[in-house]
Formats: sequence, structure tokens, C-alpha cells
Amino acid sequence: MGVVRALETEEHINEERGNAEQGAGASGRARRQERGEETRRKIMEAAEAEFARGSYHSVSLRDIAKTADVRLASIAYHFGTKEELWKAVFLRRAIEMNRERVALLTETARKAKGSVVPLRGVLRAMLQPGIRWLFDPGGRGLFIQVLIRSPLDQTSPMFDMFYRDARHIQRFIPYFKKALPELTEEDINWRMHFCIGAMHYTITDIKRLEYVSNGVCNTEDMEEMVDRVVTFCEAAFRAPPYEKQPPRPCT
Amino acid sequence: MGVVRALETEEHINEERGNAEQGAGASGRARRQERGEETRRKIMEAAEAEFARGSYHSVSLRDIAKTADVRLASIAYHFGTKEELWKAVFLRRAIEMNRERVALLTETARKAKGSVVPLRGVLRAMLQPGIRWLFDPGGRGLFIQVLIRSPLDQTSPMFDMFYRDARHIQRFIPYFKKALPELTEEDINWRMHFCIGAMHYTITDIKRLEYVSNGVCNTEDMEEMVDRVVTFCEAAFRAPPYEKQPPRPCT
DNA sequence: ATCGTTACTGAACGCTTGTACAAAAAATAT
DNA sequence: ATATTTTTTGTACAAGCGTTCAGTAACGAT
Repeated sequence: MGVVRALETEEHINEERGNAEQGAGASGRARRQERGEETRRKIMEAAEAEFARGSYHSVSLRDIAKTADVRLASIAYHFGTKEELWKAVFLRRAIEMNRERVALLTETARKAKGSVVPLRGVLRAMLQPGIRWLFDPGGRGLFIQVLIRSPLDQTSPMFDMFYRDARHIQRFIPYFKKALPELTEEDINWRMHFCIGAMHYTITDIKRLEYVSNGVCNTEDMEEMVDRVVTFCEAAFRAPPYEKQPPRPCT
Repeated sequence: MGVVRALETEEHINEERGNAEQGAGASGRARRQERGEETRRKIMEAAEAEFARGSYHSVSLRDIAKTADVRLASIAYHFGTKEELWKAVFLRRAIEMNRERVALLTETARKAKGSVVPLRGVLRAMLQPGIRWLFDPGGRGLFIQVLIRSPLDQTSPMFDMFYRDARHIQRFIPYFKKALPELTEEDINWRMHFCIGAMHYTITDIKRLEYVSNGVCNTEDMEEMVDRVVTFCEAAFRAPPYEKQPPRPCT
């Protein structure tokens, strides 16, 4: 519950572990913390990579310890349980992602200087950060896939994060409304959903596109990927509003 | 390898276990097989439900045995290993799904009587079967989610099924080409990918839409859902072809 | 130099897992 | 009725799991 709230509010974003100390203790204290933080960082990094490869249950703490080059008991020392490790790894990135998306939206709106934010800009703010992470050589490139897949596993301890960016994604609705006044709120929600689906699938199943297309599609150009999905979604969003029982030819 | 091929060809579709017997042995033989088949069926059904709830590694054979009301050792007797059980469960539905999609495409093409198949019809053939399964009260309603998620877990024994419907999905390409001659093959592959993403996300994350939209979206009408996603994808497919470095206003 | 805190370690715990196997049971064949 | 084959069962096993804990080492504070 508290965990979910942390994702819905912006206030907690910068509230990271250790930020409480105000730089008072100076060097000695800092160096001691540094020693612990190094191990902690290695564990999180390894966990990020391991979890990205499989599911929560398919990864063992021993796997993670080996990858991190750390003794098994150190994980327990720093994180307590496997579940807490998972949550720590997950939350860090989830908060980061939400912050980036909202920041990009705000920036885009600022540039519009009061006039209507172009549809393409709103879509870019929604779809670009995830794809940019995919190309990140660091942990984010791995973890964006975990971020996307985890709500699919009902036995994962983060299944209640199902709604992890629910509230945050609602921020986009007013912008879509202004850009496309003829759409109902129902239309907008459905289409936002479809857009996110196209984006998520591109992130998690990009290898499949390479294979299906026999290498015809260039999947290594980030800007091209973003442009393609944005163009796709923009045209889709401009489809006429949904009408109940649309005239169908035969069946 | 052989398993993957089975999905790519249509010939093996009706080759189900036990079809080899030609009805020669008559009643006695049939009744004996029936006894074994009953247990086998119960196990597969339970496995389907359990696997749908989590991941391959989060489900134990003991869970499945309990759900199926069958002794643990019976699973080993009928399927050998956990992996073989998983493959049996998986393959049955995967083949079924591919067959349905291709059948629908063929039927749609037949109705067009030689003229160009309308874009909307091609998209319907591609997107409708999955959504129809979602509304199936039987095992398919559960398993469609497994079908979609499984390639995402690299530790699942079906990860090599990554490309499970790769070949099969290529059948749609010529139809898109005819309906939209101005698009390159690259454009078509990208957009097919996005369409499947929107559809998959709708199937696996439909609860999220309910939540995000605060219940504004009606997610219980199958025809509405299909129409919405098809309309979305149709408009998106009709977007102008991709151009490298499209003129962007600011950044 | 001593103390106390923090970080780390090795070994062990109890439990669950997938698998194996011999024996029983059931069904069919002779 | 007997023999044979198919199916089911209880039990056991080794391996792996997450977690615990007493003990050690490193460090800053006193």
C-alpha cells in the first residue's frame, strides 16, 4: 500500500536511501557508508540483470550472489529477504521511469507556451523514455523489461504494482483531450492503452521483429524506433471516434 | 527444433495423440484409453490454470496435482518431466491459435472473391482470435495469457518458442502489401509488430485499463474490444510511409 | 588501547522441489 | 481363472531453495 503510493506521488521521488544525512559527518562517516554501499550496489546491479533474464521465481539468491561476486549472506544483511531485494530493485527504476515521463511531458508543455501541445509531442513524452532505456547499456536497458513484465506474473511479489503507473499515466489525458476534442474520454483511455501496448511489445519483443522480418527492419536506431511508434500511434489516435455497432459489411 | 517446426507447418495440426489408432480395436481398447486420457486431461487442464496464474518456475507439480485431484506420481507417469508437461500444454493451444488465425485469414480472402482483401478484414483476422480466446470461459481464456507471456521468460523451457508464430504471421504480409501498396515491406513489418503489441497488451493487461480509466471503459464487450483495436490499427496502418529524419519542429 | 558499531562470512537449518522406483491396483487378454 | 499389460500410488531421495545465526573482521569513536 505504502509502496504503491510512493509511485503515485512525486514528493517521494528524491527520497533515496542515505539522503537523510546532510553531509555533516564528513569524510570518515562517508567512507564507511561507501564501503557498504558498494556491496549494496553490486547486489542490486546483479539482481537487476538476473531478474531481467527470467522471472522472480526462476532466479535464486545464490545466482545473484555469484553474479555480484558477493557472499550469499550479504544479501540477507543488506536487504533482508528476497522479496525486499526485489522491491528495492524494482522501485528504484519504476520511480525513475515515472519521473522521466512526467518531466518530458512538462517540458513539452512548457515549450508550447500556453497553446495546445501538439499530439505528437504528448505521444513522444509517453512513449520515448521506455525505448530510450532499452538502448541504455547500463542496468536500465535490462530492467525496463522487468518493469514491463512484472505485473504479468501474479505470483511475483510486485503483482500489486499492477497499477504502478496508473495514476501517473492519467496525467496525459487532459493533453489528449485538448489535442483531439472530438474524442470521448473512453476513446482516449482505450487508445492510450493500445499505444502503451505497442511500445511495451516493442521493448520486450524486439528480437521477434528482427526474426519475423528476416532482418528487413533496422532495430538498432533508437530515433527511428521512436519515430515509427509515434507516427503509428499518432495516426491511430486521429481515427474517428468509436461508434457502437459500426456498419459491418458481412458478418 | 522439431517442436518449433510443428508450429510452422499446417500439416501437423490434426496430428494429436491417439489419432493413430484407426478405430480398429473397438470398444474394449477405447475404454481403456479413455481411463488414461481422463487423468491426462485433468492434469493438462490443471496445469493450464496454474501456469496461467504465474510463471513456469512459480508453479510446482504438487500444485498441479492438487488442482487436478491426481497423485503426484501420475504426472510423471503421463508426461515424464515437468518440462514435457509444459510443452504438451503449450503446444496444444499454440497450434490451435495459429490454425484459427490462418483459417480466418483464408476465409476473409475467399469472401473477397479475387479482389483486394480490405485492410480491416486482414487486421481482424490477425487480431480477433486472441481476443476471442480471452472471453472463452474454458482453458483457452486462461491460457492465451500464457501463450503471450511465455516468450518473455528466458528461463522458461519454451523460450525457443520465441519465434512460435513467426512464420505463420508472415502470411499476412502479402495482404497488407496489396491493401497498402505505398508502404515498404519494412513499414509493414514494423506496423504489424505494433498491432500485435496493442492486441497482446489488451489481452494481458486489460485489468489495468479498467483501473486507469476509473471504470470509464467497458471491457466486457468482446465485439467492442475487437472493433476498437481494429479501428486503431487500421488508422495507424494508413499513416504515411516512414521517412528517415522526418522534419521535427524543435529538438 | 579499548569499545562499539557496522560490514561481512561460513555453516547450518527446515523446507520444497523434480524425479525415481517398487509395489499395488485395475483392466484386458488368453 | 490366470496371465499380462496399463495405470495408479506411497514413499523416498538428492538437490536446491530462502533464511538464520554465531562468529569474525574492519572501522571510527572514545
